Amino acid sequence: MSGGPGQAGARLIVVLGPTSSGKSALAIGLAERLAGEVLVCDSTQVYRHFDIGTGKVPVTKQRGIPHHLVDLVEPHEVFTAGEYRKRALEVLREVGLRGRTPILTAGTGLYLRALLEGLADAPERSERLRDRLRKKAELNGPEHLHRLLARLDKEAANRIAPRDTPKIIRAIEIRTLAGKPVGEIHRSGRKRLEGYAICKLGLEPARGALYARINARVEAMIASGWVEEVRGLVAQGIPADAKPFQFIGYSDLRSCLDSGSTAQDAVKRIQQSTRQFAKRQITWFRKEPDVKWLSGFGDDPEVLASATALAQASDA
RNA sequence: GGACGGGUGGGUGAGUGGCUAAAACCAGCAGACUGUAAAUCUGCCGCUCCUUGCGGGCUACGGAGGUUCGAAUCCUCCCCCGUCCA
Repeated sequence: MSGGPGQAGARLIVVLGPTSSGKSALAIGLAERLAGEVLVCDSTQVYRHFDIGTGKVPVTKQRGIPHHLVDLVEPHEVFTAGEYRKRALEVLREVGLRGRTPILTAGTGLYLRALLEGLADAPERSERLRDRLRKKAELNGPEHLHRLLARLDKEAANRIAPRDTPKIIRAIEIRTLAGKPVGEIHRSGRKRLEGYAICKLGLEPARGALYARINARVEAMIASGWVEEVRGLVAQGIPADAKPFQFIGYSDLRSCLDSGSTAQDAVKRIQQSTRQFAKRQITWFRKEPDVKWLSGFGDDPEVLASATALAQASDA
């Protein structure tokens, strides 16, 4: 089939899986075989200057395949799932106009869902309101906000754990700004992505093998200059509370530099956080519908072969 | 050789007679998550049986004995670790 951009029939390939499962390699391989371009779906790679620790594919390894949705904002900016969706839709259209196949590499489940299933028609975040709520929480304890939510929106309060402050704040925010409870807004539907035949390929290496890869990859990142990168970011004056400094490894390495200890001290911790993160990704993706699971790493030629076959079969 | 301090579940570490399968934290496993998501939060976490219950049995606080209705908690001896004195 050869539908034009945006029309039913255009093909979209999604490669999803936990960190270090080889999504990038698989996506590039597929792109070479299927005249594709890569769309990154990763909440950390949208930040400029944070390259090594976020696992960006260096241009020299992209093999001429265009990579989109990377380096979109500066470290001090706040980026959201809604913003991602907006930008991704644009890129999706452009790639379609070029007659190329979009290949999405997804590590951030929420962003993937925001793009594919859409977001409800809820108000965007309001920093002022959130600042006020956070101050209240600091003053009266985290459960205070939950009690407040219970008064405003019983249903949401029942659903959200009393100490899950970020989600409580969002619920209060929506209730306040929209004047309606979250549940109601969610039930009113979301704008899902239309016009694409979507082929989802999931990478699912054995847990032990994945963890071993993660450990090795963290070492490799350090070897390729991660510490120097962090030193440079600090020198640029990027504050420690900037969003991307919350990403795995960056704060560890930063405090390493501050305390003068070696990076090796931080490596174990970084590996551990990364493993825990991978586990959460796995949990999220497990319930993703219609995924064709591949039990291996994306850089395995056999996995690439079966992925290619699956992608082509979905085209028929 | 002598004087103290200490040996607790995968790790750190509370607990000094019953409320203790043993706090808390970490790790691990499972899960939730519609706008900061590499975030945030929840559950489980000795083994085992079933009629899956604030259920039963077994094992467990270095080792062996002992005191007691009852011991991780008290006593005796032994082993190991740390610090200090010779």
